[in-house]
Parts: sequence; C-alpha cells; structure tokens
Amino acid sequence: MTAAAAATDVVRVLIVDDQTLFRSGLARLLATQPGLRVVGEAGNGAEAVDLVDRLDPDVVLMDIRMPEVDGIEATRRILRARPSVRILILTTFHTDAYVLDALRSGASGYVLKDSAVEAIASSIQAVMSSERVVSGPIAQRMVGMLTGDVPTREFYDGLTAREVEVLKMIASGLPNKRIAYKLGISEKTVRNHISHIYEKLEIYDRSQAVLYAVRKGLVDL
Amino acid sequence: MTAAAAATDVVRVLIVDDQTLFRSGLARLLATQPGLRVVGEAGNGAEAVDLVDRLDPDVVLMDIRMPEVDGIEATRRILRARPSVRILILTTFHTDAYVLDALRSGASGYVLKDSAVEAIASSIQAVMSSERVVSGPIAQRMVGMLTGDVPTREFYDGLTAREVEVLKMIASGLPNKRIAYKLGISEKTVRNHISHIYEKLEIYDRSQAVLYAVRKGLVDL
DNA sequence: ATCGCCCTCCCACGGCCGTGGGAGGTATCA
DNA sequence: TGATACCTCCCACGGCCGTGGGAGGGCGAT
Repeated sequence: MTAAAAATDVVRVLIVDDQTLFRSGLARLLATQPGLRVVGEAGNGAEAVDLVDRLDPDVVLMDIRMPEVDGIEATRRILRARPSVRILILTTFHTDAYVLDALRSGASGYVLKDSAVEAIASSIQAVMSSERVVSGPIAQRMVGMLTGDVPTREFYDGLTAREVEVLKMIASGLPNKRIAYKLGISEKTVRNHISHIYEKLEIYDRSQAVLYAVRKGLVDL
Repeated sequence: MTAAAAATDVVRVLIVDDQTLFRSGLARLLATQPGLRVVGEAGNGAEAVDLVDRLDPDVVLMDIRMPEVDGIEATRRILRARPSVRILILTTFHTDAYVLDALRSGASGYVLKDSAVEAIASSIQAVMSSERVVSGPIAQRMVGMLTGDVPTREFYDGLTAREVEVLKMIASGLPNKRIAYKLGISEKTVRNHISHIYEKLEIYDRSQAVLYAVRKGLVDL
C-alpha cells in the first residue's frame, strides 16, 4: 500500500486546519512543490478522520488547536484506523504543550507555521521515508522526552506530573478547595504542591502561575 | 494618485504577516483573484513601512501581532507618511483588544483570518471605494465604538477605563500593593475597583481575571 | 440644580492563600 | 539497604484578598 504510493513517487497530502485562509493558501503553495499532491482539505478533526478514510493520503498536515475535535484526538482516531498514515503537526509556537500530547499520540513530527514552503515540503518527504521530524530550537529535548523514557518532566522546569496537574487547575481558575476535592486529596496537600510549583518556577502567586500555564499552552483559552 | 490606481483598475496589495507560511500562501491565493496584484510581502512592521514607501501599494493587509514593530505601530507610521494608503487588519479572533487600537490608529477595517479568499478580495475592493469594513458578529458594535463617541466601554462588559487599567495590571501578575503604588492611589481603592470588576465580569477571583484578560488580548504573552 | 456615575478613601471582618517545619508512606536507584 | 524523590497529611501563623457599608468630590446629562 505504502509501496504503491512510493512507486508512483507522488506523496498524497491532506491538510487539516480550521483557518480557511491558511488552509487553502497552504494547499496552493504545496501544489507547486514537486513530488507532492494535495488531495484534500479539512476544517476540523472529525472531517479529517472522514477524509483520511475516503482519500487515503500518505501524509496528514494537522493543526492542533481546532474547535470540536482537536488535532490530538483526530491523530489518535486516524492512526487507530490506519496506522500507516504519517501525521505531521503544524503549530505556531514550539512551546506548545499540546505538541507533546500529539507526538505521544503517534504523530511523526511537527513543523512551525512560521516556515518556508520548502521546509514543509522536505519535512513531508522526510516523514515518508524515515522517522520523526522536528523543527525549532528545543526540538531535541522534546524528542528525547518521547523516545527516551524521560516522562514529561524538564519541559516544565522540573515540575512533577502531579504538580502539572495542579497547575492546570489553578490556571482554570479553580480555588484550592475545589482542586483538593477534584483530586481527592487534602487541601493542605494542594497547598504544598503549589508551594513547590512556585519554588520551581520562581514565582510568587496564583496570577503568575496562570500566566505561566497560558504561555506554556497548558490551558485552553 | 488614487485615481490613477482606479484607472488601471488593478489594486496593488502589500501583505504583512510574520508567519512565512501564511504570508506566502495568502499571496498565492490573492494572485488568482481578478483586479488584485500582490506587489510585495513583509515579515514585520518595520519592513512594512519601508516597503510601502518603495512599492506604493493601494492596500496593505496587516497582521496585528508581530515581533519588533507590531501592526498598530506600523499602521500609524504608514499613515503618517502616506495618508492615502488603505490598511486592512488581519486578525485571528474578533475579540482581540488590539483590533480596537488598530482601527483607532486609522486602519480602514479588519477581516478574520478564518475567511474565504473571496471575502478578503471583496473586502479589499470595498475599502478602496468606500469606507470601513468589518467582518464577524460583534462588528457593528466595534465600529460604533470608533465612529460614535462611545469610548472603549461595553466591549469589556461595561468596565470603566480605570477598571481596565487595573485589570491589565492584575493580569500582569502584580499584587494590589504595587498596583496602588503604580497608579498613585490607595490600596483600598484598588480593592474597590477590583470588586467592581468581578461584579461586572461575574467572576470571583484574581485567576479568573487573568484568564479574562488573556482571552480579550489585554496582555502580551 | 439635581441626579447619576465615576474615582477616591476609610474601617472592619472573614476567608483564602502561601510558608514554615515536621512526619509517614511508597517507589526507584545506587 | 540506605539514599533520594514523590505524594500525602498535619499544625500554626501572617499576610493578602475580597466584601460590606459608608462617605466625599468631580463631572456630565436631564
């Protein structure tokens, strides 16, 4: 199947992004690149899953943040149905927490939206032949987090999984009491976690924690 | 001058956006639209000012959030040098506080990035002939805020200017004490403002205020 | 001129938040 | 088997935060 695609030497690409302008502009740009053919466009995750099934692309260029079904969930569903499809994440920032989740869900790599077309094109070719592709400075570290057994740590300045969990809730505007209730632990324990978070992030209060979380993409806006 | 452009019946367009992929994709798309010619692209505000001077476009498609010189400052500089140039703001969200500033700085209108090419094209034609152009639901309200004398109010759910000022500081992570100091007022007064803010926004604490501000684009990330 | 809105300031109170230090349990690693 | 790190819980304390109600001055509209 993948051999058939390789035989014709043309990579079939599906573009998924909720911004119409960006999506169709990218389609137009990629059409000029040799060895690529844009076979379709989708505006959300659900549509993407459906189109993959019908169009049988080799590579899916996938935006992460989308209404309804986001890129991560779409990646999971697509790979569950068709493990041979390569998925390449499109993202605006390299400090996006969702990129991690997407890669963990089986995406083959990610590229920044602030790239030249040629970079996208070569990344597509790369994921077709070899392994993972990442662009941006902290790329190596992120890959290490996935291939190596180093969990999520270190990307969040040393926060433990539990602490990240608490931080997310803080950044959703929840008071300590409800965080404690939701996690099924004491409120005192929550406060301990928070103290440790502040220490590691070198901040002083709740508001700055919210800002940190927003910047790291830990919360939906 | 503008008559000359109208005579040749082709609108000269300059595209300004820091995302390379989006920028060149849009250029490619607009090239297919009749009556338009993309004469150049700029990746930041400074470059935009320079290119307007050299390329003499009729309309500038301007992104707001850019590194270095942002779209608002670029709009001001361009219009100061060439008042006849029409500037059309490109934005992702219609709840972007910067859109207001941009329109106040003399931009002729704004369009959402999530639009079809045809919409962009017709908006360009519209600003060439007539007046302001806005897309999206709350469009009318925003225009009213500019043409009418209604200041910034109502866009921020009824917050007064002072309250917005305080909210911005909250959203920067400042404690009440420093907010009071910076504004040269008592800390008690700051607390009063904050209580009013909470009441109007129907929220309960600081964290949610930060989230509101972030969503409204009141703070830089 | 009177009403309403905004900004300013005060007192007092209760609650939430963050810190300090201590302590017990469970993993993993050397 | 220690050592280390994590998660859990406790007590106690001080400070910051948000609310209540009250009050005065300024400014624009009716």
